[in-house]
Amino acid sequence: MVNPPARHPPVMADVARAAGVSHQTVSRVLNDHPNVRAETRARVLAAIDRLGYRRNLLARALVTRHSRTLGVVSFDTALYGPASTVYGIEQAARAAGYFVSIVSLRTIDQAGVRDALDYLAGQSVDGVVVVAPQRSAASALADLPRDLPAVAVEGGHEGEVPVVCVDQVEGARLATEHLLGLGHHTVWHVGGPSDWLEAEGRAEGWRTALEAAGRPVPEPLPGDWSPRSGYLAGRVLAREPGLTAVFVSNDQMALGVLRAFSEEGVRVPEQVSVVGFDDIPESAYFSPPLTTVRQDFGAVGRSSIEVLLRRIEGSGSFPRERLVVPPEFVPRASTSAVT
Amino acid sequence: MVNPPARHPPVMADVARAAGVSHQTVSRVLNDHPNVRAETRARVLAAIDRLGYRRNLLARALVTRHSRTLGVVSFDTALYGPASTVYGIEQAARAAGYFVSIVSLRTIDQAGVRDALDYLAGQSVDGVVVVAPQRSAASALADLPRDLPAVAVEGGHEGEVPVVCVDQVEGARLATEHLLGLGHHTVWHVGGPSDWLEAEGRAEGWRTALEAAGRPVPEPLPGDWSPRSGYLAGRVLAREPGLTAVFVSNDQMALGVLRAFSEEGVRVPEQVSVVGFDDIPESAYFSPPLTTVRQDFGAVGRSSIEVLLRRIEGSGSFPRERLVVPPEFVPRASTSAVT
DNA sequence: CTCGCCATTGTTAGCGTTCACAGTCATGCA
DNA sequence: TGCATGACTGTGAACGCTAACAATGGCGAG
Repeated sequence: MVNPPARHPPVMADVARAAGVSHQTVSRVLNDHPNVRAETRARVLAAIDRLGYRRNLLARALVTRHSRTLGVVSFDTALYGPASTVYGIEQAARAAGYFVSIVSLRTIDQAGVRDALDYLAGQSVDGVVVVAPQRSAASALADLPRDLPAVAVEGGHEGEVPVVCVDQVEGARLATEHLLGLGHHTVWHVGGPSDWLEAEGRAEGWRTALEAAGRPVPEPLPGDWSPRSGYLAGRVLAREPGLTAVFVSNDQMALGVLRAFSEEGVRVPEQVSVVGFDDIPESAYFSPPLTTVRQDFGAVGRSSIEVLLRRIEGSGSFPRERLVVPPEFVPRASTSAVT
Repeated sequence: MVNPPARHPPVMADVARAAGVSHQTVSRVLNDHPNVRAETRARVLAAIDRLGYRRNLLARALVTRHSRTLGVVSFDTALYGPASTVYGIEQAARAAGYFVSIVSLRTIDQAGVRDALDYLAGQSVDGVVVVAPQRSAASALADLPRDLPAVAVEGGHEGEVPVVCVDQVEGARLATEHLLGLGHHTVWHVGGPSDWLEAEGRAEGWRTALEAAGRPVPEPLPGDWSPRSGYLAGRVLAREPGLTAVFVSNDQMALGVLRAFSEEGVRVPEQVSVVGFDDIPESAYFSPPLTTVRQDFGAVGRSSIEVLLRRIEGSGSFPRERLVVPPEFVPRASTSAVT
C-alpha cells in the first residue's frame, strides 16, 4: 500500500483528492467563491477538517502579490512610548487580519531607517508603519520606494507619506495654560532631545502659550528623555530664584526633576508646580502624583493602520493626509495655585 | 520596441537576460555557489545592480521551505518586562538574519496562546519564541505542533520545549538576604499575580531565604504588578507594627508602596527598608532611589534566539534544555541597616 | 590521441497556490 | 425541439525561486 501524502503537511491537491474534486474547487471553497454547490462545499470542508489541512500563505502570497504582512519600523521599542505605539499598531493590524513584522532600531538615523525599509521590502510586506519621532528618521521617508504604501507615526510632513500623531503642541499648550491659570507668572521648560519632533512640538506649544499670555519665555533646559537628564535639570532649576512652575517634556524627566527638588528641599507643589508629559503608569504614584498630559497610543495605532490599509486596499491616489489625535490633560497633585 | 520588463520589479529572469546567462547562474551568484567563474559573477552582479534587482524571498521560502521568519508570542508588550524581552529577541533575531513576526496578547490564556501559535504556524514561521510568564500560557506549549521548533521565555518546564529565564528565585534570595544582612529580623513580601511564574519564583526565593535563616515568614500581600496594587499593600503594611523590611515583587508595585509609606508618614529607609525587582529605568530616581534586582533582558533575548536557531538549523533531537540567566542585585538608598 | 574528470553553465521540473479560460449540465424560452 | 444561459467544475498556466540533472568544454593522465 502506497503511503498517501505523508511526510509533509497536506496540500490542496491532497484535499482535492480526498474530496473527489479538483484543487481549484478546494481553492474556491477556501476563498468563499459563490459558485460552489453546497454539498460539494461540505465535502471539501470535511476533507480539510479530516486531513488537518492549512493553506500555505506563502504560496498564496506569491501569486496574489499580497503577503498580508505589515512592516513596523520603530526606535528602541523598550521605551514606553514606542512600545505602547507598537502595541497599538499590532493589535489593530491583527484585528484587520494582517501579520506584523517588526524592526526595532537601536539608534536612529536616515541610513538605519532606509536599511530597515529595504529589509522589510525584501520580505514583500504590503505596507509599512514607521514610528519615526526624529527629524532624521522622518527624512528617510521622503525617498521611499514609490510603490510601497507607508504611514508615519509622530513623523514630520516630508514627502507624500501620511502622518498620524498626537497633537504635541496642543498638549504642551494645555499644560502651560493650566499653570498660568493657577497664577504662575511664567513657566520654565525642560525639553527633550532637539532632533525629536515631539520635543520640538512640546517646546513650541509651551512657548506659544507663554507668548500669547504676554509672559517672559525663560531659556529652556536641555534633556534627553532620561530621568537622569531631568535630575540634572532639576538641580539647576532648584537654584533659580523666582521659579514657581516647570513644564517637563516627559514624565521620566519630570521624575528626575522631582527627585532633584526633593534633595534640594524644594517642595512640590507648595513652592514649585511641575507638569510632565506621557502619563506613564508610574506617574500617578510619584511623590507627589504627577500632573501630566496623556497620549492615547491605542488610538494612534488604530488610526495609523486604518490609514495604511486604506492605501493598500483602496486603489488610486490619496491626498496628503495628517491625522491628529488629541491629547488629554491629567491634573494631579504636583501642581497648585500660587499663594 | 517592446517594453522590456516594466511594470513589476525585475525578476531573476530579467537579470539573467541582462547578464547574458541563465537564471540558474544568477541564483548561484546570489547563493554564493562556488562554481561560478569570477568574470561571470561580476557580470551578474553588475546586472543586478543596474536593474535594482531584489530577490523575492516569498518565492525562495516556498521552495526552500524556510521563511527565515521567527514568530514571537508575548503578553502585553506595552509592559516594561515583555517589551524589553521582545526588544532583545528582535535584536538577536535580526542579527542572525531572521525576520520577527509578533503577536501581542491582550489577555493570556491557553486558548489565546494556542490561537497565536496557529496563526504564526499558518504564516510558515521557522520557529517561535513564547514569552509565557503565566502558568496558563506555559501549558499551551505542551501540545505544540511536533515539527515547529519553539522556545519558552520565563516559562515553566512543561513538555519538551526548552526554556530560557532569569533566575527569579536567586534574585529574590539576594534581595531577602541583603535585608537580613542589614539586621532586619524578618522581611515582608508583596507578591505578583498568583498565576505568574515569575511571581511564584520570587515568592519562593524570599520564603526559602527566610526559612534558611530560621526567621518567621509573614503572610505575603497580594499584588497584580500595578503601582496601584503596591499602593494598597503599602497602606496595609504601614499599619503593621514591628515592620522594618519589605521585598516587593516588582518596581512598579514598590513605587506604590513608597507612595503609601510617604502618605502614612513611614520614612524609607529610616523606619522601613524596601527592595523591588526589575530595575526599571525610573527606579534610580524614586524617593528614595530604589534598591532592586536587575534582569538582563538583552541576555534573555539573545539566549532564546540562540537556543531556537540551534534547533531550527541543527538537525536531530535535542535534550530538554533550561537556560538560566543570573540576576544582578542593585543596592540603592531604599534600604539601610536597622539602628 | 583518447578518455575521463572537473569546473562551469544550462534545462527542466517542481514548491502550493490563484487566475483565466474551458468545459459540462440542467434550465428556460422561443 | 433547439439553443442560449447560467451555475458549477475542471484544466493548464502562471507566480519567482531552487534542486536535480544534463550538457559543454578544457585539461591531464594513460
